[in-house]
Amino acid sequence: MSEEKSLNFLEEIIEQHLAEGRYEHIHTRFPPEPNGYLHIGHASSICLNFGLAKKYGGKCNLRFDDTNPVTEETEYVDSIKYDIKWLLDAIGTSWDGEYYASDYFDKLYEFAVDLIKKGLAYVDDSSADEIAATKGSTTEPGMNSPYRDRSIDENLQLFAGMKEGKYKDGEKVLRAKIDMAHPNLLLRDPLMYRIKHAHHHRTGDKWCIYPMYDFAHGQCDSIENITHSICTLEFIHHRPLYDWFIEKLGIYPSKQYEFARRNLSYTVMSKRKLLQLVNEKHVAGWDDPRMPTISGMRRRGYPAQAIVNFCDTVGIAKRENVVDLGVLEFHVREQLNKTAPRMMAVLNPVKLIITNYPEGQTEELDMENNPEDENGGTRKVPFSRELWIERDDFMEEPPKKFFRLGPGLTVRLKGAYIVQCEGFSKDDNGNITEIRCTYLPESKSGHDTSGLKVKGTIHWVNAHTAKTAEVRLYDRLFKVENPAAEEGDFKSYINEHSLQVLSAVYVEPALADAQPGQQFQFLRMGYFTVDSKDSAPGRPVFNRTVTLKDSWAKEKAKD
RNA sequence: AGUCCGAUGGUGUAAUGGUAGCACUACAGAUUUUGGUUCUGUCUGUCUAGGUUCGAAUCCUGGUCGGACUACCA
Repeated sequence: MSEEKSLNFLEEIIEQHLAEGRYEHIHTRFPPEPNGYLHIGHASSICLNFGLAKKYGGKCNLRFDDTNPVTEETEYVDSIKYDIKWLLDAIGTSWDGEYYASDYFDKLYEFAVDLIKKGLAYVDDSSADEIAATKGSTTEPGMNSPYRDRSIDENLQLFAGMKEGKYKDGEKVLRAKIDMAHPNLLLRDPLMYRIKHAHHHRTGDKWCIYPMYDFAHGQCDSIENITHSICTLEFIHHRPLYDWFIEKLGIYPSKQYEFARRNLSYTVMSKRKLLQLVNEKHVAGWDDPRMPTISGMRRRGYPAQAIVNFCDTVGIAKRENVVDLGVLEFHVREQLNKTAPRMMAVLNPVKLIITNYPEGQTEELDMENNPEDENGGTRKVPFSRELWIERDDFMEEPPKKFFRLGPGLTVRLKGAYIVQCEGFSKDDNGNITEIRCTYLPESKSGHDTSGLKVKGTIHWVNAHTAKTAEVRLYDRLFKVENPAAEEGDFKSYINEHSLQVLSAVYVEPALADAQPGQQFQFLRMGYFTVDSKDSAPGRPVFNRTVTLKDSWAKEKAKD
């Protein structure tokens, strides 16, 4: 009964490599740069690299690509590790080693010296502008640097001087001697080392020269015996360079494979843009629940398992893509539907008075915590004469197929009784201030002998025992599907209504003690999670994770 | 313009020379004390023009369209 699951192109490559005995085990790595928070695109890469290792009995390292001390910080290292662990727990695996490119700075320096000795690298005194100017273009070859033919001894001496701090930032660089006319611009004597008198988050002030990505990444892979170095498509032009360094150095031949990065509709994914949103305060931080970051999604209430399932079902390939946000939301609902206890909360309240219910009487009704969970159990919910119901659940002049309250209409109060609307009051502005109804005592939930069938069921909260809470309703961060592809500044497409704060929502009494991170389904309203930052004891803040599917809203929209 | 990569329903992803499938979405229906869930069904696709072949989404050639590259970032 084995279900044939088709392989993605990387799994095919790996299975072939394993089958032909090229590798006994695979070894992958996830190489984040600690200069920002991880986002959903990284989640794809995490699921891929760690998932592949798990599936084929291999290993996967965590390696921080920390070769640029100017932008990299320990804060980012910590958040990245936390996020990865959170996802890895859902996958059911863990990283096999925690490494840093900076662990290999000594080794990389030796590699550079080796290339100089082989006549394959030289110290260039040219300025950044000069190097750019002599680089050529896509249609024209570049020009050799006047320093290209220095002797090996001179290069050795100058490079040592660079390391010793004899020169200022930008005064000299070490370049590979390849071909200034190469059609691949990256092979036109690429930079290997630059001078940066900057404090590094791990090596401190030991170094004032730092390797460039191209001279670090492949060699780090090689040092760790990585078999399959998986990265995104934009590195495809780097592959010849990746191979060139490894070949000339004569070290373990790790191989690079590229896949298309994952894009999500109605958001942006580049770290540069996300950093801009944070710095310019368009959001409250990297973990703002509207951000496509792992930490934002966690705070929003997206389960790790939902993110992992999303990555798995969407898969990978090599073509440009924009995945519909709805797919992610589907997986979020799928998880939460199984796990989130149902509770009642009235977001936009209006008073409902049951005129024939005895004043001063309260009963405790048994309500099911989760119809999708056999072991969910029940809870007691107070019910009495005055309730809060949702303002949207009443219409003075209801259209056909409105299965809620209106003059003369009948609904069931969830878990309680069937009521019929008998009247309502309005203030001078025409706002409904109070709805009056009568109830059928014999229609009590679970003991209904009324024989009545009602079309609609609405939620409610008992007025005098209700607690208030803050609720934050989130919507997509951008108004357009692909902000990065639009004309002009992506920030002009920000959805200014992406956050709506409701400061006085009525909730069931039990909800007052909800703990940060706890998740609920507010009946008919959506899934909510207790905010981990802004909740206070006894006064939780609920973030709306995602709405429920709403076929009534769709029906209404048809008009 | 040079090099490289890509093109399958609205979206994402399979089919590796032999029935174009799956998921999401949309639509219709059944069930439902959440207009939720669940279940059933339906619609929609191989960029284009040639070629090879008994047979092409798949292989070949030309074209079209989209993307990446021209940082002392990764």
